[in-house]
Amino acid sequence: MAGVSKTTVSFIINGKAGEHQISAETIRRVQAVIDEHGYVPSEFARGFRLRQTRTIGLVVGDVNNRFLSLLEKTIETEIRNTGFNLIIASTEDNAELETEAIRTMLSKFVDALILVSVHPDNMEHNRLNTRGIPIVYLDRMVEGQNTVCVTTDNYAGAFQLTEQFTRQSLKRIAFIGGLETLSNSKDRYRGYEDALKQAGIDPDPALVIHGEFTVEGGYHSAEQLLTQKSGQPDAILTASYTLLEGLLQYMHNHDPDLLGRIKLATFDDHPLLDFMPFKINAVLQDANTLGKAAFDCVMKSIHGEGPVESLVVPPMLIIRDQIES
Amino acid sequence: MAGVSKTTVSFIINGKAGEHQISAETIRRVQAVIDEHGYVPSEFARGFRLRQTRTIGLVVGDVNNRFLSLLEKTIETEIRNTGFNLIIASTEDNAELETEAIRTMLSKFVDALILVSVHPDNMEHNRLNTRGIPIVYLDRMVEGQNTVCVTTDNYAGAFQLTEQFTRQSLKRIAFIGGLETLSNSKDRYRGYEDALKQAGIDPDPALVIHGEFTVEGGYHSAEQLLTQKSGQPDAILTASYTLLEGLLQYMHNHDPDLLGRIKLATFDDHPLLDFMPFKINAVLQDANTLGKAAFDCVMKSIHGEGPVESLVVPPMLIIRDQIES
DNA sequence: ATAATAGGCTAAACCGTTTTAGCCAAATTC
DNA sequence: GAATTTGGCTAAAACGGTTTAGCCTATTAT
Repeated sequence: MAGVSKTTVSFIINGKAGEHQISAETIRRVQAVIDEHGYVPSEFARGFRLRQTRTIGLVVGDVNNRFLSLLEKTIETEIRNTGFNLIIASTEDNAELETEAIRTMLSKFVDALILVSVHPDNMEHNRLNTRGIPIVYLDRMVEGQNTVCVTTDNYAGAFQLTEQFTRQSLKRIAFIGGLETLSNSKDRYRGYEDALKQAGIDPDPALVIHGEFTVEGGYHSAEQLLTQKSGQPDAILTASYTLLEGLLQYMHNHDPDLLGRIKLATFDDHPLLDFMPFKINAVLQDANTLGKAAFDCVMKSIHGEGPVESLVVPPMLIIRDQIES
Repeated sequence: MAGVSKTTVSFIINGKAGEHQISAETIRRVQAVIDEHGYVPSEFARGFRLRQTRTIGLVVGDVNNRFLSLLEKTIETEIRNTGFNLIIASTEDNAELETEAIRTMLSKFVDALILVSVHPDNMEHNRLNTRGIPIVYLDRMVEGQNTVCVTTDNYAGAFQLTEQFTRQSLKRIAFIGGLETLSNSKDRYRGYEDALKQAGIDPDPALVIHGEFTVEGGYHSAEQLLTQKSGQPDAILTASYTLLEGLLQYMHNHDPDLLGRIKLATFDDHPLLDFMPFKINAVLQDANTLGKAAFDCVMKSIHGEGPVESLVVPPMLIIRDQIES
């Protein structure tokens, strides 16, 4: 319509008119036609040709998990003023759904992936044809050469929470964790175990339950823990807020008296815990820092800037249950 | 590699081998090669050609909002076995961000949109070049010819909650709502107002505060409500869980005594409310039904099947604060 | 014996960009 | 005056699929 080739139009739109010597007059004429007809280039065709979509994919276990959705929001906010977009899939921490989700994202040509993965190493992910797009692991460490992981210091968090119990001279301290294969659950367990040992307590296998990292998982684990023969614990540490919610529900339904008697502590804080009649200590994971760091890693990788390094973010202890001293 | 044309491969992959008479032997051979080499067709090239991406876009205010994330999850679960995908953007209930988000989604060729919109009517959306793709409004009604909306019966929910207060002979019943332009906030206000009138109470404008549908909004509204001259309310109805959280935080920080004295009720339930020392009635919005309905509307629209109808889902009253009778 | 049909397959256009290589005329250099 | 450079532009391939129209052979109908 401006009497020029599409090559010329492409150059003008992409601001490459200078490099390709297009006359000012032609630029003006083409711009006029573009403005007049409200022409908008197809992002789609562009992405098709360029093999990049300015989209990054986030794969998480559960969008309803408060901590994960805080991460999601941070990443989305960060991403907004970069011209990139976020696409999200959830996997219910199921390996097959995860693979499926990643495959889908790859087929939609995301430029990078942020994964809260259920896999202990990146073999499964290497197997997928990732075309060399960057992957950043969030919340859970994933083994492999050159993997980039952004996580909370789960060991320290669990250690500190457990220490609060041992300082109160509690002995029978139980642990409800997520699946043992997940690095965050494993590290939290190690922190718990070491804090017990430090206090001279022998970890009692009967007081340790691993299950799904969900409300239902917490409910079932609570049932197992509280109905076993060897007697009830004095305190329980749950490895996530979801697990705590399940535990509370179980106690509420089956043995409300326990609610005041057994001390509780949990990973992940929740605002309503301030109002509970029993004081629950918590470890707050800094979703803001974690999300931003993961985002920065992704952007660095995409733009090939400098070394991209893993990061371990310190947790923040929220003490509601003061130790009398 | 199987010694056939890409046409044939395309037919086989899309299950059109039958229509185009491809021999069983050829199908087998092609499949073998596909399996062996792990070939996955590019969804992208496919979408480019077909001008449809099997992706539907969800635009919500805040992914951290528990109710909205329940909706999101339901929709994602529904969508999973349809071969479609979900892409999500959040808008902080900001009109410009909403427009921006929709524009982005359109440029990525979503096949349909589900919007939790801040606009009272669909004029702004019509203005965007939607290429005729279906739009379903969720959670909030949006005016316009032929708009499809899936919402809770907000009026009834608020009415019932308020009625619980009036039956306890409470007189000074306050309302903390979202922005007045939003249909859900408006309808909840109307329900509150009518329940008061039915009980012979004149709505007192000093007891009604509208603000942002967020925790911070609730905090500010609480401040306004509880520091005003005309005296404090006996009861407060918040129009969402986020507002309640803000209100609780404000009370906790500034006047913890109020926590026991003022009765509370809220839209949206939360599991932890079961454990609070003060009993809070709530209206549970059926995220499952709402999400499924929105999804069904979208699918019907995409496939052009039958009439697509708006839906109003009844709320469920959760009574924690029994009326002595 | 010829025409029509059916079975099995493919060539090539198309979607809307980007990009490489190169064309042509005018100006400059040798 | 010929050779080179420069300025201004474009043809055509490429991305990876889908789809239309049609080719060729073998069989069946007339």
